[in-house]
Amino acid sequence: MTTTLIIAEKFDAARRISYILSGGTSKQKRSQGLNYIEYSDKDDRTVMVPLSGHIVELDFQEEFRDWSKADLSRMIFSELITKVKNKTAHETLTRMAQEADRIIVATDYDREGELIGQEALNIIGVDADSDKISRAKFSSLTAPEIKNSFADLIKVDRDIADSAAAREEIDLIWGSVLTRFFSVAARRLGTNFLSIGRVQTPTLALIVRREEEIHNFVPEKYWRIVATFFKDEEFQGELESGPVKSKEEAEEILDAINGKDGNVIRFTMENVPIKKPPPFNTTEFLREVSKIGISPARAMRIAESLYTSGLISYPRTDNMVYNRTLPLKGIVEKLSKSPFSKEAQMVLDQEKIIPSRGKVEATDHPPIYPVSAPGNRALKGEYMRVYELIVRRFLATLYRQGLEERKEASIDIGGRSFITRGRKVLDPGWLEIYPYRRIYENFHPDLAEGETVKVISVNPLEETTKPPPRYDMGNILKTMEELKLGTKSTRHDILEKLQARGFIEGNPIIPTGLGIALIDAVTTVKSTISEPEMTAHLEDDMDGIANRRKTRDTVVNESREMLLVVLKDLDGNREKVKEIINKGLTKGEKIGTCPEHNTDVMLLKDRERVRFWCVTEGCQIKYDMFINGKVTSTEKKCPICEKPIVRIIRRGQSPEERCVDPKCKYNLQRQELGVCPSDGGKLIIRQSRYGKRFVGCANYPACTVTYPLPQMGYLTITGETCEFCKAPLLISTRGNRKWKFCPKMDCEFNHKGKKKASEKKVKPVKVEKKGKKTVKRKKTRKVKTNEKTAT
DNA sequence: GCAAGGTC
Repeated sequence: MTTTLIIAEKFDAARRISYILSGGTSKQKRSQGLNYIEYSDKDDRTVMVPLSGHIVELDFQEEFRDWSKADLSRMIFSELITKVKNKTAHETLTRMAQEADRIIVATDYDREGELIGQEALNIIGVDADSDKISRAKFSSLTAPEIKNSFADLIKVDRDIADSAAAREEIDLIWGSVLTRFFSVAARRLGTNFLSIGRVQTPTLALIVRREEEIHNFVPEKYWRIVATFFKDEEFQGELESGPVKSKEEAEEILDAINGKDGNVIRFTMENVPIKKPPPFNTTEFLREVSKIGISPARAMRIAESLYTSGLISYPRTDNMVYNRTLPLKGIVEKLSKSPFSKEAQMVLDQEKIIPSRGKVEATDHPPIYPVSAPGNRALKGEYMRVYELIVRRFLATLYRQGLEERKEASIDIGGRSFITRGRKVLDPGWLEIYPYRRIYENFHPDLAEGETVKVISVNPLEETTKPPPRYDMGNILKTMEELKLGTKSTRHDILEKLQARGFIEGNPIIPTGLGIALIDAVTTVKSTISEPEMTAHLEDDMDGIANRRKTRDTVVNESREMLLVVLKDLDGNREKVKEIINKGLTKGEKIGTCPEHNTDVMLLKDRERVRFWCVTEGCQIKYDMFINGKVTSTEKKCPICEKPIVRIIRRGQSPEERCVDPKCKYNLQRQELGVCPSDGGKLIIRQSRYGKRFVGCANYPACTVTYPLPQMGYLTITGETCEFCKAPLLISTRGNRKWKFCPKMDCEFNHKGKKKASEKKVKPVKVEKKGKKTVKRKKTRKVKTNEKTAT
């Protein structure tokens, strides 16, 4: 009896490999908290152990524990220690290895996979060159590929593992040393630490540089000359030679063509296919999911959970082409017994199913697709939305393409040519299944060359050139991918980190004052750490190690020497670094323009306190408040006082927009609950200076009517008036409890008709637009809204 | 309380 131990990188791979090799006889086993798979063939027993990625991680020695005391230059050259990260895997491996006559490393066939295999062998304590050890080389989990790889085993490759190990060491050393330098220099320790890394810092730099571009952008005026024509209906065209730079030029053109008819000099009409989207790989999936308001990091966690519960395929993949062996039709049939039966049936009703293909054809895993229907395990909230997106995308890639009609004409008015375009969807095709895309249509009549069309008007439209847009979660992921920053499995994590550390916020992404200051400080010193090139260089070195042109030690040591130079340079600039970061923190950020002085209005956030001020000295705009939430700029002006409008995002609530002036009436206009019984004014929800909510009359201070409100719970406007005191009746929802009440606490309504009223069904109107999440959550988390208003 | 890379 011989025993073979096979080591896989993840459970999914272990299951499939053992299924293929055993011809379906493999059994999943569980012993003392360890999961593994086993099968036997006559005298051969095979045990398959799934890891979950890396089992160990590197760290510094104990002596460098204290950030303020550690000597960074010594740290650079210190020996690193290996810590076990996954105890269960460690235990399983050691136990199983004892019985094994031979060991096959079957981790993913890439650098990290080779290192993960090497880590496992190190734990078992066998020499990689031993005859007991071999390596299966496969690049997809398909039967022929797996069978071949196990029939033709190779040796483990120490050099490839070394190349990944070098990356690991360099990332840790550079990241930790620079993280500590900046944190200590700026005296930001504990949870406020500043972090630096090979991937996160260049990513932050991209965002900061884009913000600078926007800030430095000088807008220029231009005029579009737009003609409105009439045939059957109105349609518009624009001067074909493009916009003009001055108003005079625009007027000259208008004068020249004033009162003249249009003459069609060209007309084309064609039917153009609306191409199907490609299957989802991780990046595409995350780009799309961020459009429905779910952050990439959250979407990945949801996808992970959908994957482990067997609803979708492996979510970390580069592939955008369905493998030929994938039973597409079978999957659609499964989906016909899901909430998407109608869409699935539409796909099945086609004569032939032809899947779309994306540009990337990798062999790691198939594109992301639904594996099964949720059945009774009803998915809720964001889980359902993510699953639905994946299902609809999958079905869309299998449905027919759409068709649209495009018309285009050149119409001459007095010697000037105007171009007109029309678009009409003839067949939405896959768009019927995939509602996340919208196609804008516009009317255009059929024309003929030489035809005369009536010109209703020609107008110059004043426009200004726009700065480049901010990155959003979708296109920053794409840019990172193009610059080879991070991997499909880490990019979303990096972005979440930048957010959690307070360097960026919002979507579109805005760097915070701290984020900008950090990049400023990092670039005071010549170093590649804020450039994507650091990664490119590292990649080259890794290739060098894998090809045995270099060794792991020389690469890591060279990198250490480079870091030492950077550190020395930084050390000489310690004061400057501190100053830049502290200045960045007190500088604030521009959130609008002062209507009186036309100068910048600034915002400074420090934990929950928020300060707004105009940079002109002596200006009345100077407000200090407590706002428990994120405050961001809207670029809007208050319609009442023209001061900047800011957006406040509180956890679990939809954003509130308010004027920076706490006394401004704009802040009192919304959330109308009903009519004030005293003077007939609007009753609204207001916040006291201590952040308590209450009902008050919008005519304050002329009218001082107020009612108290329960501080917790979700409020719904009923539109009804209390029969006893004429105050507006409200419904409070907290967890499963729901009751109607009169805000006048001692009102008879609350004592008499209470029971009946709470059971009555009332159509709710939302008062505070809270996200569904908050409403559904059973334990209402306490959301403080301490806002010091100047009332 | 550091990084980035696997994966749960």
